Amino acid sequence: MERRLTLHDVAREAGVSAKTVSRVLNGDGPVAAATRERVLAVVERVGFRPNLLARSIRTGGPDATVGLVLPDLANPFFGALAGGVEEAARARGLTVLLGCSGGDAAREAEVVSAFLARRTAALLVVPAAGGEASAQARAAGVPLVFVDRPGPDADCVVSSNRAGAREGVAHLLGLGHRRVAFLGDLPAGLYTRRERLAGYREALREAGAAPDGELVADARTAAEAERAVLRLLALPDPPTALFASNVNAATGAVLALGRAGRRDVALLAFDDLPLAEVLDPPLSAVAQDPAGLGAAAARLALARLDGDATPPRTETVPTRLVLRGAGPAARP
Amino acid sequence: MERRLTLHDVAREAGVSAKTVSRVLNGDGPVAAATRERVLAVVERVGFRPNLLARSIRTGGPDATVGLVLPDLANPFFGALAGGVEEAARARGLTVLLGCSGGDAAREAEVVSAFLARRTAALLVVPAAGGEASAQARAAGVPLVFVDRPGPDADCVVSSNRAGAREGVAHLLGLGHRRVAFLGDLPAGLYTRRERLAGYREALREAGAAPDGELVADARTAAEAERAVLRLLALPDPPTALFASNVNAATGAVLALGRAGRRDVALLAFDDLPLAEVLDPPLSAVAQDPAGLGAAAARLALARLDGDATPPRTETVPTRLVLRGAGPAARP
DNA sequence: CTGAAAGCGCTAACAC
DNA sequence: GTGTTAGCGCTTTCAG
Repeated sequence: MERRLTLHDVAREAGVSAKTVSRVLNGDGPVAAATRERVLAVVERVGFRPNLLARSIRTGGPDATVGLVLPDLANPFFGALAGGVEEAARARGLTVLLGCSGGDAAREAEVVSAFLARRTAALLVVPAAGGEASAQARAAGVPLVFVDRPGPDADCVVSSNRAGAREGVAHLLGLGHRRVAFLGDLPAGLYTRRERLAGYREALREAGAAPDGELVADARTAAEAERAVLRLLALPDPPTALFASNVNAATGAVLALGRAGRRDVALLAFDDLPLAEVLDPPLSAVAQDPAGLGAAAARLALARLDGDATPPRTETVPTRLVLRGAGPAARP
Repeated sequence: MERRLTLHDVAREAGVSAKTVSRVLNGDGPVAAATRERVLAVVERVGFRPNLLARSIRTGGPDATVGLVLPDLANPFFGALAGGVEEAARARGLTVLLGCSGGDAAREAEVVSAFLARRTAALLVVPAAGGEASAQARAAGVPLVFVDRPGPDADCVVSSNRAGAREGVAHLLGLGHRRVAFLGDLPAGLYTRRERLAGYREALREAGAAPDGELVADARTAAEAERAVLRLLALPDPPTALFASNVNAATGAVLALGRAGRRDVALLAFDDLPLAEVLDPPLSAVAQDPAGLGAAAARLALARLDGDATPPRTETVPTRLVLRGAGPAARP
């Protein structure tokens, strides 16, 4: 494999100077039509591609990339989010740098550091607890947008966790349920748990239903959620409906209700599941829009690059209540 | 926001030359312990991070990135695959560039082109039909690994589609089923469809079961698969077991069997589903290892970077038969 | 052990 | 319209 071609190789071949080739390729300065044709012909023939890294160095500005830091790509939610970012970035000629933190603050710092060393134009981060992306980005003067969960001193794009939860729980209450249980979030999602719980409480309050601490349960895994549901159903005054505030909780709830044969208990989940409609009974859900979240974050970062210097703001991407099947109403 | 710090700023501050700072940072040349300490102190204090792009330019070699091109990040399979790539790459100090082709050859070419312009050290591509990543990469002298589906003239990492399908179908046959239907793949997955169908046929042959073209059905979407299953079940001599060779087929089959109330028909899917275990009956599957696929591809590319110049080879990442619930045996 | 000069591939700033 | 010079931030080369 021979040495990569440079601007000079093309220039020599076309009988012009390097700068002229540069002009043709970047379409800036004035170039005679004939010259332009000749240069383009050579470029085409030898398959020349200018070195983007060299260009970045010279122009001094940030590189045409955005860094995206996620906790975990195995989670379909973050995969879809990454897809939204990629599409929005590519539409603007930017390439996405991808990094995983594993939810660990130290790894997040490493990844952010590596991205900044590459002179990323912007950073999009789903923050790990205790992370310092904000400080790093500010020190480097790079726009930062937190995604899915807020962080300090920076723009932020989140789902309408509170309003979505309220709407979902209101739906259950509308079916006549007065004892609605809340199945809690992962600890990694402290923010989302808090917001969704707040939405749950708002719905209860608005419907005049009595809040009951006994009906709020915590679970980290689907197995824990399953046990939590069994405990809830064994209460003296058990819930007639469940609001599973995340995927694990929903999975555990489906298992528990299925194994207990309790088709009389209503279930509604926050965050949609791929197979929700094939479950029996089909699972209604407050669907998030992860790709929309990613796209909104990318757009916000691009606006900052375009000079938007207003104070940091938080954008909310709406959730959508997806009703499937009737769902059991409360027994009188 | 002030100008980014450079090597010279650090050098001036530490009272040494730029080259000495460079030596300290790269740990190559000999540096007096005292000097090194002083330099490191300044680097630490001012938070200096060397510009990786400038380094790449000067050293001339490829940049410390690998380009990953996927059809669609919304698909959890590719998300997990990306996670495997990222982890393996980061372990070697490489950053992942992410691009989506949407399964379109033209967009794939654009993305590959952009990556090559960034002097990516290697390319990992889930190829779109009709794509020319191979030609582009060869012209640029960049190692290329095809992932999930093979492509021309390059390394390749795929799942054990054929052996996995054979194992899955053999399991159904082992339950006594003799009429096992095959639900086909998306057109985008021509390769995987062919391989999985071949595995299905091998299993039938080995078990001495008669192959029957009527039992091989095609479906692009879950809805199509659902209709296909209803047609199959209406045959004069209907199947007693279904092998769904992909996620859409499996989804459609679950819906069809559920709505028809046919719990007597066995179902086994290729590619595991997140909620497979909460279905009723639980869904057994031939699970792929997307993260393993990505990691293997990254390792193969890294080996090429390390000088491995053997002819292109194909690696196979094993699938795993995940049995859930007993599954109905054939009726005598 | 350390520094000065040159140059990676490209473009900004000025010539002509 | 086009070419020349200089220099982005870094590392290589070669002197000290």
